[in-house]
Amino acid sequence: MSTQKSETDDRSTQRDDPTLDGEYDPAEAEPRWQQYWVEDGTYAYDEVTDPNRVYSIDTPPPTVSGDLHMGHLYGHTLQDFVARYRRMRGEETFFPFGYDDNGIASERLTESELGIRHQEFSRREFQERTREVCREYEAEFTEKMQSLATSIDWDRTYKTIEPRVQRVSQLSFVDLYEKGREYRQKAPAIWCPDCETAISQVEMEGAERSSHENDVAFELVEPGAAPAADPEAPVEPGDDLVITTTRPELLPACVAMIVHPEDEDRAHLVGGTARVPLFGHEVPIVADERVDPDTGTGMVMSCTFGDQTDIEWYRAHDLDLRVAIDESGTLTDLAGEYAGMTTHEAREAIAEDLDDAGRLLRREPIQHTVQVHERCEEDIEFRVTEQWYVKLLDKKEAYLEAGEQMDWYPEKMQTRYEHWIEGLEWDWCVSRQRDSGIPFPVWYCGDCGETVVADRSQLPVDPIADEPPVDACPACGHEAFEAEEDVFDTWATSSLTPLINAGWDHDPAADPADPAAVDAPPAEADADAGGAYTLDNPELYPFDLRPQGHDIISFWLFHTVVKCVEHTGEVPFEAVLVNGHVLDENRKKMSSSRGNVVLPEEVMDDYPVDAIRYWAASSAVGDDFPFKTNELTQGEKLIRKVWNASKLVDTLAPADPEEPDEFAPIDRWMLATVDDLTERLTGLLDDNAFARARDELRSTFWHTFCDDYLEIAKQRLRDGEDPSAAYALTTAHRTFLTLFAPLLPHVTEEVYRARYADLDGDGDAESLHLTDWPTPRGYEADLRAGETALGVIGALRKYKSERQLPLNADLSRVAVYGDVAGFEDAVRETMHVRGLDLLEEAPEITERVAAIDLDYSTLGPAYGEKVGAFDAAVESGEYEITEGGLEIAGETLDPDSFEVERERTYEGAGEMVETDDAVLIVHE
RNA sequence: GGGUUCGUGGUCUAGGUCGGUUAUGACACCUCCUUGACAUGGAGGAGGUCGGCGGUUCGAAUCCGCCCGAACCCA
Repeated sequence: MSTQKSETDDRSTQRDDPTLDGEYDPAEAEPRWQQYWVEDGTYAYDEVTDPNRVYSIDTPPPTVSGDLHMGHLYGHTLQDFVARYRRMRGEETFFPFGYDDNGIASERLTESELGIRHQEFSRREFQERTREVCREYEAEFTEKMQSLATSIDWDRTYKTIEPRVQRVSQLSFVDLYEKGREYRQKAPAIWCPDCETAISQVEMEGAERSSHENDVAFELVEPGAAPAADPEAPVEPGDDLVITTTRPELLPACVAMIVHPEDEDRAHLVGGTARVPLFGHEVPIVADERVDPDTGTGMVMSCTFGDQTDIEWYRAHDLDLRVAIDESGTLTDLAGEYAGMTTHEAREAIAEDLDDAGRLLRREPIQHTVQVHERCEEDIEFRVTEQWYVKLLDKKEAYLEAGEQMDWYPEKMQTRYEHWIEGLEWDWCVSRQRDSGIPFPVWYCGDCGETVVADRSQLPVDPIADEPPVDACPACGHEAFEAEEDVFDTWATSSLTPLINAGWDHDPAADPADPAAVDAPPAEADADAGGAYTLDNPELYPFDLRPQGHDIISFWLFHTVVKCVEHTGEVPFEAVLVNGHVLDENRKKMSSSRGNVVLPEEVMDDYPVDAIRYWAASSAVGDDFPFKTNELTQGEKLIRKVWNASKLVDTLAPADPEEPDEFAPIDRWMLATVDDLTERLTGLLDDNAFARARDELRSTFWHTFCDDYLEIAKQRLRDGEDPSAAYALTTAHRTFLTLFAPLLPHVTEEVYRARYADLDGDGDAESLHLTDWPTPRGYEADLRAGETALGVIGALRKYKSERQLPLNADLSRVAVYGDVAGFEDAVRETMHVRGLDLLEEAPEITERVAAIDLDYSTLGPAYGEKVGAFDAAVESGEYEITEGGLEIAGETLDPDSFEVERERTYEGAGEMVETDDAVLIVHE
């Protein structure tokens, strides 16, 4: 399996002067070119002003402390196909890179690397440390990325923790706040008791848990006003009302019992009250259709808060708030003797006591799905806390419309985005109760609580360390302030990457009416409304492409769209490229618990990067696809084929031949075929159809160029001077090399440098990747005669093969009946035919009609169900072929609507061989 | 439970939005060929009726419905 030798550390052996001698050694050549491209600045973005000349890419920055995995390798390779293709199309390509080191992951990494705790430092000091620790990891990550040959401009990088990015994050907050899109509210929030912070909807996930289902009997205090329908129904004070719950520890937080409005058996209870067992408080019985009458007993308790529906009930029925669980998941004083227990302890204790009290009617173990925090797997709670939110729910339509405006590759992925928005139930909670992170630039008046936001010129700011922009509260004049201690959600920053990349900022001197200003009108309430938001590189925005995995459409992409639309009024991306997940060879998801994870490093040790890129292009964009060593092997073979064919071309023809006045037909045919391929490939790459582009290119190169044309040209050029063949061979070869460049950047560069880069000999060689993508040169050829001739050659190969003759065995004489005009030499030379005759008339063969092929696409619409009768008549032979057409089943069919298939027999000397378009008589 | 996507020879896959004669290619398999780029090459062969059922139609892998199975997302 492994074929690559490791010589990468011996850089002294590298060749300054690429040649086409010997064998191609990717282990030596690939690192050499990677180093060259970076040092040379081959992928540098040169600022231009015209947005139409720019191709800008915004990628989601990976977590720096994480390992490079196959998903990175795959995703970045796809992006790189686009980047390299666009660059060669003449678009100034902006392909930056970001490191996401502003998150819990890098916080924990820093703590463990340095043996410190972030609480021991100020936020700024701790972030300094984080930057130091991450620097090493970034260097390592950069090196790995460079060894993948992604054509990133390494001078255009950012880190989400750097002060510039912190400023952008805080500016974003200020802008949204001023626009009324960001608000602070005391409300039920999704809470992680382990991390002791609010989290957003996207950070929850379901997890399988073992638990118990408990039937708990409440005690009726008094029924409602209506009479009971069922004589058996509970009506007397003290009768049992039974609910089913998996969370008895929420009993102290119970604020109501709910029945379905159409539950006739319990309608009489609505308006009454019940007593909560063990805790003794009375709660109202209300009707609400959000109860499933078919689940459990059909009656439920509502607590503040057990789940999302509890929150809805709390609001809809104006229920009490009973907070029985605190921020760490511990029961509060409200829980009486259970206070101080964890939720899990209380769950067991309360169930036991219910049982002792005779109020537990049933208890059965079950498996069910609960919502947990994705990072720590802790069961989440809903707590009423004061949090900052970004408004989403009131603008779902606008965000759906933004999705419409982007081109989705593949199109089907847009539905994921749409369904996500349609299902949104929460605004985006962006505050986190953590110590490190980017702080909210906010203070509150110590007296009246008025919110004071930092001046934009102050940013980045840390309210704990820095002073507010005013001396006294603008509302009440009080002079003491309290700093907001919360920090931003990670996504609040990582959703700003297009703005970070384009250099978004606020310029107090800028004129909002200036076309260079970003379309973001300041709120009218803004007192110091002078200035405007600006972009350092407005030509980049909106970005042409946003690549990412399908798993992050719903939050990362969505949040980025939201933020950018709000800040600039424009959808940030022209197109979205969604890549699937890499699965193992058995199409199973890779996971460490399954032990089927393939590491990029191992693959890169075993295979050339060009082969890995060939594999990465093997699947339709958006589909999950398996890791396949056989694709990698095929990639290696293709690299070798490109090299060997190039070597041969180099021995046959000069690198810059003169264009002849006249072409031999086979040469013009080759050039026309290359034109044709160029056009198709350009269309496929415009559509990001990498797999189809790869297959078309490979197959045309390998079979048409190498197997067919090169074999012919080889004979002719070895026989003597042939300007036509020399020119066509070199031109076709160079075009193939260029078309292969985005797919196989290393081997093509190596060949290009050896043969084409410095034709004028002034030593001023340029990278293949900076040359122009080919365009059709306008060669016209009789493609049909060419096909016929290749068919004839193929038939002769088969003839030899079937007779176990060597392919270079001489054939004394071949007669051809068929249009191979102009290609006689090609046939003769390639197949070693000593005498070739073109027949004016068909050879002496006897023909009989073997079958009639009907053209259903014309007959169907014209004759409808009569077609069945035609089929039957053809089958039984009841038809007649006449001058006017085909007499069949009482109709005369037009000659265009059928074809006669004839069987030929030849009884003369030699052997008859048939192709689609020709008949040959072969004499050995 | 809801949604999305998918189900084509032994394995992987193209085609499917525009239904039309013998369903594309690769890998593996079999036979043959050392020709001076490459045997990590070349020529040829066998192997599928397109998950199942039903419908629309002269005609369906392709459209519609139901069912079965798989993956993912959301509950």
